Amino acid sequence: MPELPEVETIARTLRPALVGETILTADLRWARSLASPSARKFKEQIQGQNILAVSRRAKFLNLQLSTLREPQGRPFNLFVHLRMSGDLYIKKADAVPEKHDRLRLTLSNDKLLVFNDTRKFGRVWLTDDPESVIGRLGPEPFSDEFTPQWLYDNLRRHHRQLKPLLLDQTFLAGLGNIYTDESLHRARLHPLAASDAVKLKQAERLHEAIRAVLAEGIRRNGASIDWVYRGGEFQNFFRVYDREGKPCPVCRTKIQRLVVGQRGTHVCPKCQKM
DNA sequence: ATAAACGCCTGACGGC
DNA sequence: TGCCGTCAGGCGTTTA
Repeated sequence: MPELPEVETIARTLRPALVGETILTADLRWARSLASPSARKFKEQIQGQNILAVSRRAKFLNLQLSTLREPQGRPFNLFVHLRMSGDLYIKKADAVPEKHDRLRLTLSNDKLLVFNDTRKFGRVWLTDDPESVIGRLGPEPFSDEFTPQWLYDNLRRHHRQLKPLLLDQTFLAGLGNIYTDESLHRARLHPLAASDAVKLKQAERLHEAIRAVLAEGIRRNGASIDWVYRGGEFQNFFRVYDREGKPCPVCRTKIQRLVVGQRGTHVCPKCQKM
């Protein structure tokens, strides 16, 4: 389901409802949704944790926690990765569990934080070592580190197809299938182009495109596709993604669908030459 | 180092 | 109606 803009939207929505709350109990309804630690340790360690902050890194949601129990130890972090079909929302404490609820955390004030995930690909981590979860990620697209020159230098450091490299979270954090297709179209670059053949001018265009497309996604509260609808509207503004056979908004040529790195890929054959 | 194939899961959709 | 293949916002492992 979610890429950077969708996760950012969820973080912004949950933040005011969660910060200041205390986690009372955990109801783990699908064991494999928990990446680490063991279910026993998780239930023991999560209990009584105060939520200090709600943030996002790449496609991970991060709840920064604190407890009075181990003031000398490192604070815990709860990470959630929604993968393809995960969602995270607040309910009332007495809400009946839904079919695909995988983890339910009861909070103070009769609230419940629910991790619902139809396809069971999503994962949750509770750890006092954040680097073990998010340590290998590339830069955030909106960070100062991510500059046109950085993108140019690092594209040329690899000999990869452009799209799979952009999807690689250790290269750049946060892009997924939708925003990669949209960014490449906006930059007029072909997804199969070799990363080390990209010129400086093209890297500059791609840098601008990535930021512009992600910013629009965030501004429209993300995209809601398939059966998952969370209120985002970016799906109504796709230029190429899921628009096979429809006209390119720039030149009216029919959008083509191809497969790149086992992912459905959408290009305008006229705007995006190899 | 790169890339393809496959696994993990459930559900929607189109064709017959 | 049902059955079947295909596809889906992700990513880790295995294999070439």
